[in-house]
Amino acid sequence: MYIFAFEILTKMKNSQLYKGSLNTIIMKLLEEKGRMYGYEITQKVKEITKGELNITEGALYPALHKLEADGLLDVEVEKVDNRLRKYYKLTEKGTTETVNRLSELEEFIKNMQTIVNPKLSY
Amino acid sequence: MYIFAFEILTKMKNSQLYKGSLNTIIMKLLEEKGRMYGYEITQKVKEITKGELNITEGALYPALHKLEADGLLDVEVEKVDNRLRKYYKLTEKGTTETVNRLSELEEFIKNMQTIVNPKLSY
DNA sequence: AAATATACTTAAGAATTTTATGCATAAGAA
DNA sequence: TTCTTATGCATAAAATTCTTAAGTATATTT
Repeated sequence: MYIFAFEILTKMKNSQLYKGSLNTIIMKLLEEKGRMYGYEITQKVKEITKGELNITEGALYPALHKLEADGLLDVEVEKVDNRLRKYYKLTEKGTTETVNRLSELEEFIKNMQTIVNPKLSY
Repeated sequence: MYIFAFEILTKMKNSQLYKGSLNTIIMKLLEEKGRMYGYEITQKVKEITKGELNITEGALYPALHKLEADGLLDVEVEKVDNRLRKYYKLTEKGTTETVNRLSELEEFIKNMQTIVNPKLSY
């Protein structure tokens, strides 16, 4: 019984819908907070979505590495409590790109709302 | 010059964000219209999104085949104007599943709105 | 002492989408 | 009338993204 509840809480599969939005989420959070480290991002997203979206490490870390490789993020390594942290922040290029991504996101949201509720068409 | 404009209009790359939402879009449209054929779906989506989302055939047709294989869609082949059309409609199972997908979509939209605009939190 | 939380890495496989090609008929433009 | 565009579907190769899973290491809680 307890094991069952545990399964529900931990093995919760993320909705397919979030596929493709990870980079935008990361960039928006960085724009807001200035700098964040990977683990912090996973916790923040879990908090914002009330546990609905759990970014897996296997998705997050490669995404951060790619954004860095693409010149959108800079990284600063720090040791806190004897544990490593890699703080990421937007580069100038990344900040510009974030503006574009966010307007794309707003258009996307509008379009999806129209699809769900074609009568209202916000 | 004309070629350039042509490139802009046709090679418009869809936002990454739509990845993962194709099945939900298909199912919602079918719920609304009763039945539709593939090409009709691409045109309807293009219309709804004012040209912003162009579903490629390479994505659409395999998606329809998979939904059918999963028992969510039924297909009826018809010949109109000497051309083949495959009309798809939701099965009972598909209708039930659509309800779930749509509530997931609404949650997804809310979460993404919270991420874009954390102050307002609709 | 053991389990959980913090923190990052990376590889294998699955799933989805893009890109490209192919076939065929109808309608419109040159 | 011939060429292009539109209609209509199919599928394979490659790219992309994500899940799953395993590994390393320290700190904190039970």
